[in-house]
Amino acid sequence: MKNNAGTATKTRPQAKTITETAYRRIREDIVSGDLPPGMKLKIDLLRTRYDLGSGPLREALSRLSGDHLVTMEGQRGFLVAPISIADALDIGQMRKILETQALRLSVPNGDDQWEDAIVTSFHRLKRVELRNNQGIDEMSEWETYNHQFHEALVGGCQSKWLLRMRKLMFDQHERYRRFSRMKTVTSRDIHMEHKAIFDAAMDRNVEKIVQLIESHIQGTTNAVVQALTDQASQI
Amino acid sequence: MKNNAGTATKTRPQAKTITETAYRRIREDIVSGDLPPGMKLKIDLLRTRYDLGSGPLREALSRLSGDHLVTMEGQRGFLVAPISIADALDIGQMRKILETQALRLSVPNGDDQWEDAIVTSFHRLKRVELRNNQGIDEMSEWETYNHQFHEALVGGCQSKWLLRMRKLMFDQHERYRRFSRMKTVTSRDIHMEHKAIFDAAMDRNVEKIVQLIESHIQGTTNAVVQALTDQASQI
DNA sequence: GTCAACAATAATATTGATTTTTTTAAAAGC
DNA sequence: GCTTTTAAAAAAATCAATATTATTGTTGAC
Repeated sequence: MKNNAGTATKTRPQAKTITETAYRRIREDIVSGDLPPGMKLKIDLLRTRYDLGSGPLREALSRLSGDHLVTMEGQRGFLVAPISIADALDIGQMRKILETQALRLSVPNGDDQWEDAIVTSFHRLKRVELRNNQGIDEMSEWETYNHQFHEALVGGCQSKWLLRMRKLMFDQHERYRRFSRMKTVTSRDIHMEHKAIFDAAMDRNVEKIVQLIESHIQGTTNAVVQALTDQASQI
Repeated sequence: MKNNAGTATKTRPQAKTITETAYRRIREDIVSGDLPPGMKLKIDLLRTRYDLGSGPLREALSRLSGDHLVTMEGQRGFLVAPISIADALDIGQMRKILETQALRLSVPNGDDQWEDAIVTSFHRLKRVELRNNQGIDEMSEWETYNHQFHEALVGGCQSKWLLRMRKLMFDQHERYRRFSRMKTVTSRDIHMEHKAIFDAAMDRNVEKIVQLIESHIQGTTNAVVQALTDQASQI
């Protein structure tokens, strides 16, 4: 009630600069695996692919290098950041540390709005997870809601920096998850894990939720590493 | 022995692109406080200041936004990232978590080369800290060696991501330290703290070094917050 | 036959001018 | 007097052409 009583706050929804859309489109294509790890990102190629000028393109790539989704070497252009098993393990480990820490700060601090966001996002996630058709569209829909659910859980954390780093690791982990084309979304019962996490959140049981999230993340990491190992031996 | 037997590895020392130098120069000017927090970074202004084209400039600023040293808003340009007491506390807290974690992984894992790097960097730092003239040049020299010393301590840590994030926080903390023009480099006996940390590292005493680093970082944070508070009340 | 030098090609990086958008200032309406 | 419109100025964003650098392929020497 404190602010915006009646009048909508004037937040520009998203800056509609070409650079911004370039950033978002390329980012999505890297995380989804459409631009595979290690791929050379030739400017001309991207120009035709996205129908953009080189200026906005280079700016977008520069920003993506800050997210460590793109690597750059002077005078030799850009590359989709390579992946490795070691990196996957590192990311999994860091995500565990950051996400549990964020939860420790978030859960005891969550207000009604925090609870509402969790309930809503869990409901949407549940809907997707319980209808079992795993098409390619479903997968990216699942990613959206999975993301929102995990984000909602840490929403009570006050530390901006912790949330930023947690998100960085989450996005990195997502790329690995999608790259290794995990069918495990059903085989391992992810929904049961999410349900348990949800219940622990509603109970404000910090130790419980931390323990659940740790094994949840570890499970994902294990599946990713397994998939990468299989893939490597197939060639 | 698999590759480069005998021949020196051909690492290009630093890409000499204009974008790269722009990035480095602007970064240094932000961290040193020469470009103050909140300042609008008009492209034309920067063009004349650094004698650069707008392309490389925008690319450099895009990269800096990834370091959170610059903020950008679509169609409204770039800004030196603002500072606040809350942010300083947040950064201090996160730096403590990340740096101690990195030390826990580094210290037990350090080899001879790790020890050597610590000895060397500590020696250089000591030299600067024991000659008491605190000119502006000395200050930036101190920052260099202080940086190298702390970097050497965590050099045994295998986690790339942890080191990356630690460095991010370290650099952010450095900007606050320099912004609040701490005279404390001598008043608080920083050198004694560094000496104790050095000794604990040589002893491979993990718990000791973690405890020392925590209070070391907390001391810096306190001084920064104090300086910011004073500054605010002066106006 | 192998290596080194050299040209040809391709790609990156950079510039400077143009377009679009925002901000500022002034004038008109209520 | 205050808000809303309109016009002018400033700034950001973008484009298209140029310069620079790296890569590739070929020739010639040993």
